[in-house]
Formats: sequence, structure tokens, C-alpha cells
Amino acid sequence: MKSPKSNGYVSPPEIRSPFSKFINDLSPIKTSRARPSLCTQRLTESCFPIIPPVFNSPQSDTNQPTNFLQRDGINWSSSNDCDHSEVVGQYQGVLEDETIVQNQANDGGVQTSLVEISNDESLDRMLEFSSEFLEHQTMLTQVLQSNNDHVTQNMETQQDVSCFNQLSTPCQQVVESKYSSERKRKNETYTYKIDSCKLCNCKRSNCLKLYCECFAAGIYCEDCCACENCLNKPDYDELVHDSRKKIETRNPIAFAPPIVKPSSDSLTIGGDGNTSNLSARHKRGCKCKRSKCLKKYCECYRAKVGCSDGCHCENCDNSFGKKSEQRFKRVEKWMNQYHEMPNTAEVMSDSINVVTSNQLSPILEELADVNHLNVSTHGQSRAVPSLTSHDMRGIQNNPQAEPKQGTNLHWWYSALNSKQPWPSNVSDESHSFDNIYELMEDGFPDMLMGNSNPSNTVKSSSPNQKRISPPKFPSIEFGSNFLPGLPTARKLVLPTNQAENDHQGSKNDQ
DNA sequence: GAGTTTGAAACT
DNA sequence: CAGTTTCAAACTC
Repeated sequence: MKSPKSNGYVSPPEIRSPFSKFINDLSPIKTSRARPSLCTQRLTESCFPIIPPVFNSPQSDTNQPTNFLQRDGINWSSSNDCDHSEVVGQYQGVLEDETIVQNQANDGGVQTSLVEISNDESLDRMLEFSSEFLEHQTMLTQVLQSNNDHVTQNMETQQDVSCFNQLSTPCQQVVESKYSSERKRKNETYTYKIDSCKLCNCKRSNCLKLYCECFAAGIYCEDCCACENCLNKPDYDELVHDSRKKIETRNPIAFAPPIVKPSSDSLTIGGDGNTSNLSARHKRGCKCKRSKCLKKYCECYRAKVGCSDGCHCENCDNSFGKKSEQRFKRVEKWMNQYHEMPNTAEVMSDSINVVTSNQLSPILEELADVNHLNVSTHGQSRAVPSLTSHDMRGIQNNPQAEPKQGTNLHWWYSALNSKQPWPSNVSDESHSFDNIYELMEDGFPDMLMGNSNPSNTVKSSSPNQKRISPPKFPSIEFGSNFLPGLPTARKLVLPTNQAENDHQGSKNDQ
């Protein structure tokens, strides 16, 4: 983890949404009664990975010095300092001191604001959280161990640091929170140590371009870097800032966390036994051609995440998840979640009647295609393992008919087309869901996302392209950017500046 | 450690 | 926006 110096670095804000309270209410373990050391059984939102703000690029405010981090002296705590119970305990301390986090955010580092989010996304989010509730205990234990190892390795290389930065696991927050909290209390400069100190190796970029790993990571180069003619130093702060600004002009998310984790998916084990985040993915995607996404040339592989549909790689064989697998896995997971949430299904069950069979067929074909299934959307074979041809026939022949409860596609239909006001306890919470548009975009075939029409395309990889619509949710209000009947209102939590700009731009578009 | 390969970033 | 060049890391020998 890079050491934020006292000059403006702000950790991603920890946002406790109303939804976390909702989830909390579901938890049989009450926060107030749980011992800190039992954090793994708690269901505070903070125990879930908090999505690092995708657009949390350090602010390019001329009134504010660059947010580059100073690496002075660097002393990570010993491994003993990071034993699980202690970390968790400290984490609790941080959680209960939310004002610190929020004040930090309000100081200009990272601010958030609300934009719209749709109720179908809300359902996705709810499903995500619900299933994660069941699996989170195991996951968190794994992650705690995993990140504990990370910290105790003393950050042997810069890459370790980068990797640590990029990971967005609950434990990362644990560690980050702990150290930032301690630092704040003691009013200490954030320091850490890198034993093997050969960071960047730049020769011609002056370490002022993204080629430079230090620069790209938002930190100054150190003496121990092997770079030549380095200008990425506090002495050249202005140059650094200008260069940064220039790059951000070209690509607003250039300095955003490279790994986007749209939801707190559980860890999964890749083909080579590596653990990775199923849903985490590279903000931009890779374009590998020859490496098959199996070497560190591949940014996705390097970050230990699977390739996604946002990647333009060829012959993808990423052991953390191939490009075509991710979408199917996510759909499959949704379907499983549907089975586990009959109440939700009931809530939604009245609202099936929208997607036509013509619209559906390509979806099923695509789903099958990504999983190399031979699918006939005319009911001859199965689109996905859990969808029977009978189900499909029923749906296709009579899209207005309500499939029997438990039919996976039923849920999908319903989620897509719900015109029902949400139950109060759901709709109330849905205002605060953040960063889940990616999940939706990934999980739903493009045509359902309106992506088949280029003019409607909104890529999650760009902060300037967030979907925003009138603040009508949860009332019945349907936009036109998606399929007829698809609600489009959505709320996203985004850094203020960009959100405002984008929102403004969106208004102008409308 | 030198040379090659690779893919992102930058440039045109 | 596509094609090309530059760059530095990853990889190979």
C-alpha cells in the first residue's frame, strides 16, 4: 500500500449506505453485540469489499498540490502487528469513527454524490448481498489470511505494492483502515518500507508518463528507483502535476484504480489454483494477442483478475477467468441466487410480460455461445444448464406467460421488466447502491443493455459515460435508452466533480 | 545480463 | 479512430 503522506492523500471513502443497514437487519449477529474479533461474522457493509471508486483519481486541483504520495522511510508494521483479531479490532475502531473517513472525503480528496440507479440494478445488488451473506464468512477468512500475507511480505517490489493497491478485498480495507486510522490518531506521517528497492526503470519518459509505474501509481519515484532523468519527484511537483493533468485530460480514469470490483464476489480459484475475484476486472480491459492473457504482459492477469467482455484480447486463456467465461458465470450465479431467494421472485413474479421472443433469442444464443453450448432458441436444446427446453419453449412461445416459479429465466425476465414499485424496504435502500452498473452491464447481454445501439452505449470503463436518468425512481418511469419497459433510473455513487459534470452532460443529452 | 517479446501508452 | 511509434516490463536464453 502506498503511503499517503499528509499532503492530501485520501483513502477511498468508506460509505455506509442505508442498504448496509438493511443488510445488517438481516444479520442474526448484531453489531453492538459482536466482539471485534468476530468481525468475520458481522454483516456490516464494511466487511464487504467496498468498491474502490472507479473514478477516484486524485484530484487535479491546482490549488491543491498533487496527491502524489511520498515514500519516506516506509516502515510497515511487522507481521505480528497484523494479526487478524487485532486488525479486525482496529477496523472496528475505524468503522465507528466514520466521521474521520467522511471528513477526509469532504476535505477534497474524494467526494461522493448521488446519481441514479435503476431498480433492476437494485435487485441485482440485493441478490449479490444476500448470497454473499451466506458465503462471506468463508470468504473473509480467506481474504484476511491472504492479505495478511501481503502485508507481512514487506512489499518486496513495487509490483507488490501496486498489486496490493489494486486489490480491493475486505482485508485490504481492514489494513488500510487500520493504518490510516492509527496514523490519524498519532498524527504521524505514513511510512512503509520496501526492502528490495528497485521500483521503476524508466529511461526516456522522465517518469512523467504512464509508462512509469511509480507515476502511474500516483507516487513519487524514490532514490532506489533505477530511473534516469527522473522528474517524478517533489522537487518537480509542478511538472508532475501538469503531466498528470494532461494525461487525465486525455483519459479521465488514467489514474483510477486499475481494478474495478463491481461487487463483493467471492474469491474463486483459477485453473492454476490462483485465487482471484470473479467479478473484479480491469477497468479498461486488455488487448493481448500473443500472450493468451497468461503472462504478466496481460494487465488483467497481472492484477490477478479474469478477463471480461471489456477486453479485446485474442485467444484468451486467462487462468483467473477467460473473457467469455465471466459473463456466463455471472448469469449462472444470478440464476442460482434466484433459486435462493423465492421471496424476491414472488415480488417480481407479477411483472413478466415484456421482452419479446425475438429479443430473447439472441440472449439465449449468446449465453450459450459464451459457454460453447449448442443452443437452439427455438426450443430444441438447452440454452444454459439450468434452463430446460421446456422452459424456453414456454417463454418463447408465450412471453406473456409466467413461467413456473423457479425457472431461472423467470427471474431474469422479471428483473428486467419489473414495473412494480419496490417493496418499501427495498426501494428505500436502493438509493444508495453504488458502482453496480458494471455488474448489470456485464451480466446482461449487450442488447439488453441497449448496447446494440452505439448511440446508447455506455461503457463502464469511462467515468464520462455513466448512465444517468431522471430522478424518478422508484416511481414508474421508463426511459427510452433501453428496451421498452426497462426502467432506467439508477443511482450511482461517484466522485463529485465527475458525477456533476457527467450528470450535467447527461441532462444536456436529454 | 543482454537480447527479445509483448502490449500499453503516446503520438500522428 | 486507426495505424504507428515509443516505452518499459516481462520474458527467454
